Amino acid sequence: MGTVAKALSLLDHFSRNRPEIGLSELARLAGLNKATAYRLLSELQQGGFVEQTGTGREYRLGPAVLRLASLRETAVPLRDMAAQALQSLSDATHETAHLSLLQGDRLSMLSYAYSPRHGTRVTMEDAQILAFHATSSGLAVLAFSPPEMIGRILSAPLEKRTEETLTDPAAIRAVLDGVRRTGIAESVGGFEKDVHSHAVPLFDAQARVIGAMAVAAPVARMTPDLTALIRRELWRHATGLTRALGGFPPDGFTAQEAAE
Amino acid sequence: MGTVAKALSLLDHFSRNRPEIGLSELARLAGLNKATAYRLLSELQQGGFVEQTGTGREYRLGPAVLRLASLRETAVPLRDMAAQALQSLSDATHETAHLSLLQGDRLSMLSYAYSPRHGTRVTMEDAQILAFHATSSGLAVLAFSPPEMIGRILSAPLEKRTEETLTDPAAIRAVLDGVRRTGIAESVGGFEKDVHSHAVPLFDAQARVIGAMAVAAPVARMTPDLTALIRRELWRHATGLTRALGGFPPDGFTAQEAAE
DNA sequence: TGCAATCGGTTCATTATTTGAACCATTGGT
DNA sequence: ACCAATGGTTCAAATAATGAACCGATTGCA
Repeated sequence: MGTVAKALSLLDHFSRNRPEIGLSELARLAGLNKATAYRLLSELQQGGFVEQTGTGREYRLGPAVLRLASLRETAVPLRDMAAQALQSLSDATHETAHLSLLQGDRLSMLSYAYSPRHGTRVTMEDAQILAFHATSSGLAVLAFSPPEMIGRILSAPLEKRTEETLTDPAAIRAVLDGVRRTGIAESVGGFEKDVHSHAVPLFDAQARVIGAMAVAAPVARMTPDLTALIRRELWRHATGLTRALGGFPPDGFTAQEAAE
Repeated sequence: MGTVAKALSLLDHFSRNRPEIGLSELARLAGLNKATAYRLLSELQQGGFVEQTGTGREYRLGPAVLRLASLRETAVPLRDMAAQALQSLSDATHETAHLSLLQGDRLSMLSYAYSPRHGTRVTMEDAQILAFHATSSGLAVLAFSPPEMIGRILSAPLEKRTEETLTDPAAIRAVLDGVRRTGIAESVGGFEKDVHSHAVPLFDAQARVIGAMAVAAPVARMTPDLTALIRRELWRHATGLTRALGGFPPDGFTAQEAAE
């Protein structure tokens, strides 16, 4: 791993639950020597990517990321388009819609939209990391990822989130085959016990998978009719967004569309 | 300069006007060897900080910055608070209000709010870089920056944006003295010919300057009454935001408040 | 009060990584 | 057909990263 990758990996340890981390702790989390972590953090701090909190001396993400995000947003207005598409999708299904993006070997939630229709709903956390084997989004993405990546993901330890979580690589590969055939991934209680979710992958201009759009509903509310509605609307919105972003589905991804 | 700093400096060359840059060009801009730039970009790409465009092979900012910005935002809700404060300030003055943040030795515009009152208004660009010597925000920040930094900034070449732009370091230092006394910086036509702007610095918990809040109006609209209104409201909003962020003005920054 | 364990930060000889000139294979213009 | 760009790759030489040990300052505990 190069020095730059190490520095960037430091940033990965900040999360919603852990927005501020001390030097020693961060070094431990990243598996780096304290001196190394310190030097890297100093450089990141110089660039404004991290800053130290007023009271403690802990580190947190800095203002530079805001500037870059703003520029990214103007170059690729994905966030805006995603927000629109999610709103429309959640209106159509009356359930929670969300969108996640593949970043390296991790899948992180970019944006979501709730429906006001029901009192109970599936809630999401900003920038949440989604497990590949335990979520419909993860399965949707994984199904269309390169074989090497599938191998990497499935050979790592797979957390058993609930009793329903699939953790056997062979079983998961079988599920992925199904996802490739239908273009839609499904997960019932694999991540949270009471959540039933569907997901459809999103693609870039090279037909590489870049993330997934998903609808998550309480298991109790799922009926054949709702399932059909979700699958139809999710498919429509996800393929529409892929197109709107200048992306293309890979060959053979039209199965579901033909089945309509 | 460390390797990490070099890698991060590559990201600085992306801008609103230049959202996508090829390898050779980027290497040239950053003053790096092409092979070096390539290796650094590869690492950045691995981390999702840059990505290559579909058609060409040019590089642009990647999706990872969105995730980090989202986390930063939840750790420090500056953006939200700034947006509110700017809206209120622009409502009160009926002119364009904007806020910029100091990042290293650069001042970049974070957010702005227009007033619907007038047909003509000063317009802003997202993530625009503000010159220290030619904008009121820049002067406000510089006046309260450490002496070394003032020296660094003023010893670099100072672009003469308009006929009104001050480019003589000694003259600028005199202006800064005035800003320190009043707490408010003013620029008439220094950046754009027809723009009259006021700015007040913002401070963090250590009383270090972190940026500035400003109001910009067309020169033609400026009257003594409007100037007084802007100064009053700008002061109120800026000191309020500093406080709301847990910051403190440095000693002696209360001059203007007392003068009210 | 004093001990022990942490913390953030620093040092410097050792080591491993980065570096850059030169080199491809392509592409687009003349 | 040529030339001048481009993105990408190689490898010996040079440079920058590394980590154990150390510091002073806090902190928690007895």
